[in-house]
Amino acid sequence: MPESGRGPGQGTRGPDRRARRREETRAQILDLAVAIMTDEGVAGLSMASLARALSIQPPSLYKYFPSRMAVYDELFRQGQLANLEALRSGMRGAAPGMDAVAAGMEAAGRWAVSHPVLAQLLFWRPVPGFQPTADAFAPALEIVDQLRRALRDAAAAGQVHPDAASDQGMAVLSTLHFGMLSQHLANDVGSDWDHGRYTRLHHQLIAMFVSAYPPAAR
Amino acid sequence: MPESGRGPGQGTRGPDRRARRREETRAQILDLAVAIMTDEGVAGLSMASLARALSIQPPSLYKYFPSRMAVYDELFRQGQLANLEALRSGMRGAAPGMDAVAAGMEAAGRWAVSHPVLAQLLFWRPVPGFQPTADAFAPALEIVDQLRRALRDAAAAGQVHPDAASDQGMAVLSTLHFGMLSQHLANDVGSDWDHGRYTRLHHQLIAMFVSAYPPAAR
DNA sequence: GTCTATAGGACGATAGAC
DNA sequence: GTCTATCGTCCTATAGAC
Repeated sequence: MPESGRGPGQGTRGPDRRARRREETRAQILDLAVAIMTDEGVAGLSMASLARALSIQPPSLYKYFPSRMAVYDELFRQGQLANLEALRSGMRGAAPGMDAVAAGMEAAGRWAVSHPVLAQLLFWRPVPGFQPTADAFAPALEIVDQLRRALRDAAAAGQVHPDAASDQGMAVLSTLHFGMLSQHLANDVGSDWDHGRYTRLHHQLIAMFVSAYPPAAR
Repeated sequence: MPESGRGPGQGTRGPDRRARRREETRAQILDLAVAIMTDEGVAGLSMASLARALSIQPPSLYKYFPSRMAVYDELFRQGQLANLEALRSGMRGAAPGMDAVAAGMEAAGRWAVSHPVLAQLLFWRPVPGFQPTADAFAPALEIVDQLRRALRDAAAAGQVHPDAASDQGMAVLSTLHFGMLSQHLANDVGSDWDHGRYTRLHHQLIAMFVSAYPPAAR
């Protein structure tokens, strides 16, 4: 039997496989965490319940996440990334300007509505003691940037007033967007995007925003 | 020493005093509960921490509230009542119609911003396993009723379109209101009403609502 | 990377004496 | 209505064998 690849020249596949397997297990843990949070509430996740769901003993979990808060942080980070990716994907499929803003926000909203537990973790503060790390929070800042750039495009195209891309305009837009999502999450979870009492207001809310920042007369 | 009022004719003051003292203690418990929730998070309240704050033993608490959820329910009920009272008070000080709507919502918003912990309990779902009883939830329905009636007045006075008082109009209005409050609670707690990035949008949001439901031409 | 064992608590709630 | 005592349960996290 030849040396099986240990030592300095242990090769590239062994560690890769191990790392891949580890990532798969981490992903499985996070999936089960979401399932538990769905049943027990966002703040109701415990390492013990997570271990039961995985049919392993609690100490084994700590090989994958150093603490309960680290699980929340990774959920937060991946949730923000997925939300950002939804926004980008929606924007790519639309013409630059207000169309991109509306399409991006609709795509992000659809993502949030279909991931209500993660949305609560991202948009509210339901877990005592949890604060996302700067790294996990970064995609949220990128979302604001993306929207602001699209609003500048819209202003340049004469679709809205330049003030739409101001801090105040961004605050108005996020109020409309997260207001709709908050009302949905608190009062209308279960309805899907196209039938929700609040989510179906999406187009009207965008129109209200445009009316609030009409393009300057030329 | 005369008989101190026991027996069949024990009088009316004795029990009253006892009942009053009991209510004072309950109120003190609820005050401390809010303080703990401010420090530990809304979902971080425990009977043990409450007993420590009161310098009594945990079992004594159960003479005043039968369970931890009963504490949350009473906080929810009194919070809803206070919020309703703020709305009514604001509306009373304004002319009927949209002025009353705007003044009532501003007063309710000011109450929420100055009671952020209770506001989270009322507007979000942060406590695993807690659902308010119908009794505790009743004032929330009354708030909707009050606003809808004021919007009907506004429509009758030709200030807005009658659709403003429709289910959809109410959904839009609540989206604006709770969107502003949610954004404030999640991102800008600490700022007061007049200086908050979101709360200062109040008048603009009301104006956007009116623009969205302009009165029918006569 | 899995386990057993366990430290070391905190918690909700109840029983029963006073 | 206060206490002591306690039940039974849950928890996070670590130590150390394999």
